[in-house]
Amino acid sequence: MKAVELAKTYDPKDFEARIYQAWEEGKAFSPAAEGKGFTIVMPPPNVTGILHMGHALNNTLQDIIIRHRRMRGWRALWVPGTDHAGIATQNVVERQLAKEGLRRQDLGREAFIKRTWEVKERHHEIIVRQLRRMGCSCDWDHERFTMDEGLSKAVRESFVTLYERGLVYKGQYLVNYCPKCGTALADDEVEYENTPGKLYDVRYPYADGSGYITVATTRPETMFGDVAVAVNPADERYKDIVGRKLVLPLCGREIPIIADAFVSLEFGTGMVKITPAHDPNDWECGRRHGLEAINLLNPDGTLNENVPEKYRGLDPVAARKLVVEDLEAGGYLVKVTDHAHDVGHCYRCGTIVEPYLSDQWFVSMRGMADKALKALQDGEISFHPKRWENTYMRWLEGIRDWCISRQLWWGHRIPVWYCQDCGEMIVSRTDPDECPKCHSHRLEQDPDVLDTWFSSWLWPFSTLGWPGKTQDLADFFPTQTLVSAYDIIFFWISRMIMASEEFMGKAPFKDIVITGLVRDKQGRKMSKSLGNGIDPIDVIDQYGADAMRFTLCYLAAQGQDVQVDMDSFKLGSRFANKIWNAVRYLLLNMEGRKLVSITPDKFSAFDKWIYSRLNKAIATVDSALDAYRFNEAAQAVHSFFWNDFCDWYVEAVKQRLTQGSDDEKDFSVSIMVDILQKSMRLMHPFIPFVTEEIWGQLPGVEGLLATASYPEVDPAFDFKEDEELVGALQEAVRLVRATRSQMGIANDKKLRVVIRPAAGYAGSSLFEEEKGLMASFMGAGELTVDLDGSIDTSQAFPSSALGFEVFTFVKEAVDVPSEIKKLEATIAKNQKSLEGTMKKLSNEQFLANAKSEAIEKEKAKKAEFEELIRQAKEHIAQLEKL
RNA sequence: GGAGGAUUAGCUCAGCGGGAGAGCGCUUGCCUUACAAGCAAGAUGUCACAAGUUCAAUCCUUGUAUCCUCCACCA
Repeated sequence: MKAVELAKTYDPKDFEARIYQAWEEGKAFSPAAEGKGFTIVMPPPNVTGILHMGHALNNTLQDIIIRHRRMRGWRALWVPGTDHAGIATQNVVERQLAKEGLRRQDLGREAFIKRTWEVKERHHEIIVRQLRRMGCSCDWDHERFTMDEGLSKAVRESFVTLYERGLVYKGQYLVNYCPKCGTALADDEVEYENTPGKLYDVRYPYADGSGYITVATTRPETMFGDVAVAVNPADERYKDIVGRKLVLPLCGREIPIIADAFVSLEFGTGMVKITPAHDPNDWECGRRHGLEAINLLNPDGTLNENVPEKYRGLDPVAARKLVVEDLEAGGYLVKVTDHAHDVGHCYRCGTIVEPYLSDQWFVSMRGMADKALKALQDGEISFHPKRWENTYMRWLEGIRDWCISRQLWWGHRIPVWYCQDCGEMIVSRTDPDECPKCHSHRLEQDPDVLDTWFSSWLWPFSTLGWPGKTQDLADFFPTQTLVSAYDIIFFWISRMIMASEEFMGKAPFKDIVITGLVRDKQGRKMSKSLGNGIDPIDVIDQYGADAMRFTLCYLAAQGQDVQVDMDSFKLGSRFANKIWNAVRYLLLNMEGRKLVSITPDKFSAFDKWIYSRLNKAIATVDSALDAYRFNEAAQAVHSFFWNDFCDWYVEAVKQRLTQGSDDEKDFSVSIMVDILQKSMRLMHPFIPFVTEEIWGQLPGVEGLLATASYPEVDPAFDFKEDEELVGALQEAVRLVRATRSQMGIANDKKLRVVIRPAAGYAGSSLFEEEKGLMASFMGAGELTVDLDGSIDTSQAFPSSALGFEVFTFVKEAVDVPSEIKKLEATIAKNQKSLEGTMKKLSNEQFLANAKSEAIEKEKAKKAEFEELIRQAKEHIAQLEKL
């Protein structure tokens, strides 16, 4: 066999792009023709921007899951796609237009939408390129967009079906309204921010001129919409005035005083002006009392014809200033106090949200929420980590109807038409061209579009062809695992479950994996405005996709936020480099070798040891990944490959490779190849590029690693006893190395070492067998295993382990007093441990209550401490003789 | 106001009812022909504080403190 030269330095840029292309050309990510289906749908990124570190984390974890399953023989499908992100995308385009001095109305609906599609295409290109660079093994043949033809059909089907079931209705309602975006927002699209403001105490005179009362308000400009003043019925102060009439200052309208329990006794004056059209609480209160709601706002957020003329056309902030001036001038303003309170802002553009009375479409949620709750209670779905189940339940229990209409142009237009002649409303799966009632052709479609989440809540089945009865649905639905950050549990996850229960009769997935957020090293959320974000592409450019993926996975402890900076990714980078070089070493030794069959009867202790360790690593990875404990899996492969394989096994093999016979060399190389190719398979889900690149260079392998089988625990290669004994051997090596290091003995100075096992110690023969290897590890010129205690070690420096003692002949270098001091410290430490153990063992309660293993363990510890103390004492005596 | 999370080595974080861990950083010695992005040997901790449960608490319970999220919201 010839040597294969791997590039001397690991540089991911040399191969990552080429490898991804090979995967695509090899159809590596298409689901296998057979096997049990395993599906993940990717949370579709918005087409407004580029992917950030949170996406990198998310998609890395999904990719690890799907690659792991694919290699274990599942029929794995990962569905990618993007979301049209109604408000966000429309805002991007409107901002562009604003730079040109245009508004969307200047273009008209059709041209505006066309332009938005162009933006979508551009961002889409960037996003899919980024996903490819991260190594995401999604099936691009299954890629979907929330506004493509199939998904639009699904949206329409779901709307009309819900309408037919009486679950969609149109109603006048007080909604959150963003004047800038010009659209209603769902409750959870409003972000509250504590904002300094003022509380104004304002006098409202009695209609009969007999004085006045004082109300407190933060928004005096809404007083023109007041229809009452409310007090708490239990408020002794105001018992007698309920029912009396007041006159509104500045406009002269009469309003009554009513009693309602929602009014707080403590806050302000205990009197609240009721403005149903501009405050959610007042809206509820107004409904309870059958009061009119007077809308004061135009759709653009300015005041309308329901206010006195001088205030019309002003925005609320300007109007407030003027109203306050006028109140003061009229002697109505009692006092102004500073008052910080939470003000709602649009989650997309940050504008202050106004409660706004308008016609909107709603979905009744109660029934669906109950089904979604039941799905959790029945164990149909589960969250990882589990604590999110509470969050999910509490939200569903308190759910309110969902406002789904948005006054935007970019999105799924509501499938409702109005007959211009007879006023008939038509809700239809297909575009109607005639009124069913009056046969008029003058039909106009509802101008509004649907909330973005109204398409994404169908994502797990709409992407598989619903409402059609497709083979994909049969093969891949329901999906298994959903990976998402916690910030969209309400927006998206809960709604997907409700939609799926409603339309498919079952939950859309089984496991919901909630990841943490990626933060900077100060713990701040990465955001554009702070400029503290790290671009995944920068990380990939600098360290490679493998490095980024491995680092994120290593840090992703169940749902905890991860804090990273650019340097954090050195962890993964160094690991990839280590792998690269380990393989290079093997390939450099392939020259002239031939692969032979690997038979355990020819194994050395180290061979057995490394196979046992490999088995353990495989078992750990499988169980950790199945439980979504990503960091545990990453740590397992890291320590197996680096500490076990590179630090010990390869070092051990070097002996045979330089000194062994041809047969021994062939055998060693064959095992190395075997371990390496299994390691590549084991590690591939985590670091797919470098393992695939190496796979292509390893002898005796075929095809792509991405579609190779995952290694399995092999009981025939499990050697528990040898594994333990090699552990003791390593301990002996460490003792000598420590002695050498502590005493400042140069590495090239060969030492004489004697190992003296305790009588009957199980590792004695191993020490004898591996004398040469141990001597090399220790830098020993002469290593003797003293089985009968006959060797004179009185001139040697002693150290002890459980079961054996190691004597190093370093007389000339020993600093006797300080070594004795160390040994005394060792004795003191062990003495203390022994006391603790003795205390336990003499405690009758402990003996009576503790598990028998715990007692056995404690007894073993006692023996251990005693032995170590005995040895140390002996060693002090010995040192004193030196 | 409600809920959740965090508090472990200088930093970022694992872990766990019975002897405190990793990576990075730091110290010391090594260019040992795979890797100096490396090898070897080290140092560093009242596991936030207090009480309780337990034979046994860093781990479970309760409370306290500090920090961070989310939800709700009083004009």
